Amino acid sequence: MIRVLLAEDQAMVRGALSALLRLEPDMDVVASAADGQEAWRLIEQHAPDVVVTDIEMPGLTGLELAQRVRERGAACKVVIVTTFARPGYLRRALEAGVVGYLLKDAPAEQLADALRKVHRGGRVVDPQLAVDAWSEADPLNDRERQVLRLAGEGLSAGEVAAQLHLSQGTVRNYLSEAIGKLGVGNRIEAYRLARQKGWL
Amino acid sequence: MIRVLLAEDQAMVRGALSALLRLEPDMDVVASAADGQEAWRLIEQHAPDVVVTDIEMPGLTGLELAQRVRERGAACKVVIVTTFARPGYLRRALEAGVVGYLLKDAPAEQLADALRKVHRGGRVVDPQLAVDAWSEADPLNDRERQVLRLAGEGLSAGEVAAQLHLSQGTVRNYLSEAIGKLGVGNRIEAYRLARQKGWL
DNA sequence: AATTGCGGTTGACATTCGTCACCTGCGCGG
DNA sequence: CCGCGCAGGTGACGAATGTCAACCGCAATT
Repeated sequence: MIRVLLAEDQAMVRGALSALLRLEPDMDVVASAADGQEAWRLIEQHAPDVVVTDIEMPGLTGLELAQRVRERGAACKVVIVTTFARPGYLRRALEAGVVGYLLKDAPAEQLADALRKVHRGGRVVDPQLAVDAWSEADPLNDRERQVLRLAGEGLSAGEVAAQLHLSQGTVRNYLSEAIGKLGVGNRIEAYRLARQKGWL
Repeated sequence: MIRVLLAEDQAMVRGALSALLRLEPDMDVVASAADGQEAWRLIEQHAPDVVVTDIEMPGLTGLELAQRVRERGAACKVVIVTTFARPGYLRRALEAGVVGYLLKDAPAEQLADALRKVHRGGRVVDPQLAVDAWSEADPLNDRERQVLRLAGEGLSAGEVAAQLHLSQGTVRNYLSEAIGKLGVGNRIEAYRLARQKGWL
């Protein structure tokens, strides 16, 4: 019997996935969570064999959850199930010790199979994605990422500077750096590109 | 027995929802489609009682599908199930004759209940959303919408002007108008807000 | 014929952005 | 101790952006 914990922020999808897994005779969904924090509490409480988690969730993301599972040495495998075919996400996921990465575009039958394979000690990564992942490294450093994130929300250089306790000029320098590294023409394109690649 | 057709582009979610509905003794998922076109073919073929559809799908969107169902006089109810709590979407959905609008954030149990109510001739609209929908009309005119869309992609005023065969100054004026109407500080915020409201 | 309104244009202005060269302080290995 | 790299800051310059007021056909009124 494979004991599964589900983390997914959209209640309807969570319920549906739960129904899907309950159809499998060898699976047991022991609990499900609407965000990373709750998932972590439930992991400590139930010690499931496998955690199936989305990435983009309020509070603690799926990637951060995976990292925490590894750091705190919880004895469970983590499988990511997400909409986003972003190379950067896959890379960070693997670095966080994730053993499975599926897309919501994949057929539903594949989920149970993947969980079984993972439970036996295997790895499951969407093959299409695996190639892209190592093709292109994230050229941004931490500061550039932060600055770009905020600028992408529409904050001006001054506002970003205030939030990060930097000077206005420095923020513009980072932005300029990021724009250059990404080979685009302005902050908006830089934000869109970085986001699409999963570099956030 | 309620005969249901499912339209949803993400295969895993589609399969999971199907599993969820099959658990109900009075429901029968007669077919499922990955996009609007396919859904329409299957509707003609199976004549289901209820169509459950996402909005954002490749090719034909859920809203366009609903419209077609109404125009061609197919005898089935349409229920939208989507991620997007955008007032503009709800409004367009209702105008297209949709009888149900649920969010994927809503609990999974609610889906089957909603389908039963709709099948009995009722309407189901997420209450939270219903208020917003008529509260706030889209303040943008066509030009402002076009300009904002392009500017949001990262195009400069000049580039937008070239695409729309306008002058640079005019584009800046429209942008300025839009920014003013939306009560924000720059084009980036304006784009985000308009998009979030479903005004695109 | 004069009036109003509307879509588009122009030009001027203050701000903000994007770029670049150069400065500062600080830790770290030699 | 020196030199080096590195995170951050400064200042300046041109380009793009955001704001306004005024202007131009042109069509529909009156």
